[in-house]
Amino acid sequence: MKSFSDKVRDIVRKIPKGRTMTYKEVARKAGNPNAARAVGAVMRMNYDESIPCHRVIASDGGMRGYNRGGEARKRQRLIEEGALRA
DNA sequence: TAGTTGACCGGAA
DNA sequence: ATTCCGGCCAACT
Repeated sequence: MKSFSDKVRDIVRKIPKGRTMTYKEVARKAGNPNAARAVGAVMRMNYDESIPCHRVIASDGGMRGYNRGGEARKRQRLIEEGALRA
């Protein structure tokens, strides 16, 4: 049995390029539709480049924080991938 | 075991 | 549209 955080990491890693997922969506796929907060907690603790955490955004389409680069960098990256304002 | 914290979400003012 | 408040979950102390 994989832990919730493990599922979240796996799901986020499976997010295709040019596509963004909200914390709530990821939480729902992880098995807990209301665990959006826990998803954010996992992202904060996780520092793996293999996980496109920048493709995970808030339900408002904005971002609350980022580990490296900053929010502006994250948004820029999404636009560059065509996931935002394509 | 219990209390606190935080990359959240939805509704109300 | 912006700001405030309560609620859910997992991890940390």
